[in-house]
Amino acid sequence: MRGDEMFFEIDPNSQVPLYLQLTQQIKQAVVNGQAEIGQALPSVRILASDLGVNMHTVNKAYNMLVDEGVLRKNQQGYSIYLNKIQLESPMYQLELKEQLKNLMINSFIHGVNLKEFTQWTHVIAQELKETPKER
Amino acid sequence: MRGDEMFFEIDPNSQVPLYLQLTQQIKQAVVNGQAEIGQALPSVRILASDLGVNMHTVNKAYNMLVDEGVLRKNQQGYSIYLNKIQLESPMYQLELKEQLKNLMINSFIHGVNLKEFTQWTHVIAQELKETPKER
Amino acid sequence: MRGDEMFFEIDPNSQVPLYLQLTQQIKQAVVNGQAEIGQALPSVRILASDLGVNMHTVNKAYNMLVDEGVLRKNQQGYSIYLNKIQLESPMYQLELKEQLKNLMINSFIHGVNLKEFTQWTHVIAQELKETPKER
Amino acid sequence: MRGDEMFFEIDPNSQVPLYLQLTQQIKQAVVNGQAEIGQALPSVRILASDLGVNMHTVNKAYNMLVDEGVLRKNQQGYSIYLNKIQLESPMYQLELKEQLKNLMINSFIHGVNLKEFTQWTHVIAQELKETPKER
DNA sequence: GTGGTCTAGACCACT
DNA sequence: GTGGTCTAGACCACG
Repeated sequence: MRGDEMFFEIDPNSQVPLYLQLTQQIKQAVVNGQAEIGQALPSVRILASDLGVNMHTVNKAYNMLVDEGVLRKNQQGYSIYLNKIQLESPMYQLELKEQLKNLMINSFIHGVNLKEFTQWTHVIAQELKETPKER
Repeated sequence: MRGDEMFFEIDPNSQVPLYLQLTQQIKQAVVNGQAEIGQALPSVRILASDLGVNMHTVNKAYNMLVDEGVLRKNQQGYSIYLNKIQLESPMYQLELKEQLKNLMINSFIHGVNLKEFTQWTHVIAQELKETPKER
Repeated sequence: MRGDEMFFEIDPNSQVPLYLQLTQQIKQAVVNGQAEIGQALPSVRILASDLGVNMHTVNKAYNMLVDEGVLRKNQQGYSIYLNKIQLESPMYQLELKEQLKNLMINSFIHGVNLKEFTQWTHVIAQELKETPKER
Repeated sequence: MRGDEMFFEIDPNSQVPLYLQLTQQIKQAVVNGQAEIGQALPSVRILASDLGVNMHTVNKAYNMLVDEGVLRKNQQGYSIYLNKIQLESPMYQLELKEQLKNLMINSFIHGVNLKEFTQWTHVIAQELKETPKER
């Protein structure tokens, strides 16, 4: 069974590289429960065809997620894995904090105060929790 | 008055483009009160020399900040401006929310829950408030 | 006599091709004395079924071992052979030395010194000697 | 200064993927002292041209070494780094031991005993120590 | 059918 | 000049 339940969208006009858009979509599907551990992902070529991008772009995204510990690869293809040892490495958390600091600086400069920023995080957390089963 | 009290550091070994490191440092100086409205920035030539980077790099950073509404350029050079109309444009805020969403997805995937994430924001907010006057 | 005392395990989630996992397991059984010269191997069909893999996979593994000089094929099926002339061909030894060199380079790069590496070889040699008769 | 002192050779007819041959050559240059920490590597395109391979092949090799902790990448290009925290991760050592076990099984099957195998390791270690300064 | 490797060539971002 | 991204298309290994 291939993961036909997962649908991803990418914007070819975005400044964000296509393969990064894809990794984010896959991670989001994991976070909001659309994708479960062990679930198979669409094959590289199929997904590339569906998204209208090149095979190598999907390949790069999948392999990045393997390196990060989100996916695993075997002889049959890629599937959701979530290797906690890899995922919860301190290196990542330092990187995330640095990114959060920069994001907060930008928010403050652009007139968003801490209270508003905190509200945003809670609204987004809520959105991410609501599993979109309407698909 | 030249802004001699502002000191910036860039890491040439970072993956982050030099001009972005510089814009972040300048914004951070504004946020934590090191830099005040009207204060002049070091000249492009001087700062480039101090940081050991190309003049084009500093120029690019300054001009980006002018476009963003943080700096203004006049006959004497660049100075802190903070044009609220530009800064608080809804476009920027949408962009910031999108970035926050992605950052939160990455945090959750990497084992950071909402509570921890919120704690991080408060710790960072505190750090940003403490004006480092010891310079 | 069918080799019912040989039990092999393969990991479908491994990066290593299934047929290579199988050839290694068979060679290991020979090295640690679990399998003796003349002993028959499970039929392709049976082993494929036991391991939950395709018949082609077992077939490929068996034929590779025939080419290498470990097995021989006759009317009844495959059995342990150990053709020294084939096995001790200089070609193989050159290949093995090349692999050892690369493995040592990787070990040294990853902080393992020669003394530790040599200790590893002795520990592994010991493990391989202890015939697991408890099966 | 680009690392013009480093010379690599790859065999397009080898079974080993070109990018892996290249990573091995670079690691070997580090192990035997030909390459030192901080030294810049040839640019992706220059090296690709020198070796007669595609840019992407060199790129893949370099990026693998960055992930492994051997190289570092900055705005100017790639250079030798040797991040011990990454390099000496236990995950790698387990992998190396597994590879060593398989290599030893193959050696024993092919008529090499433990004594000979240990001699090989010492001969190779000696070869790797002798810095080839004759270049 | 799956993914992996490699090539050739284009366009973009950064310094 | 440096690397990064993306495309199009070919050939191979594995199951």
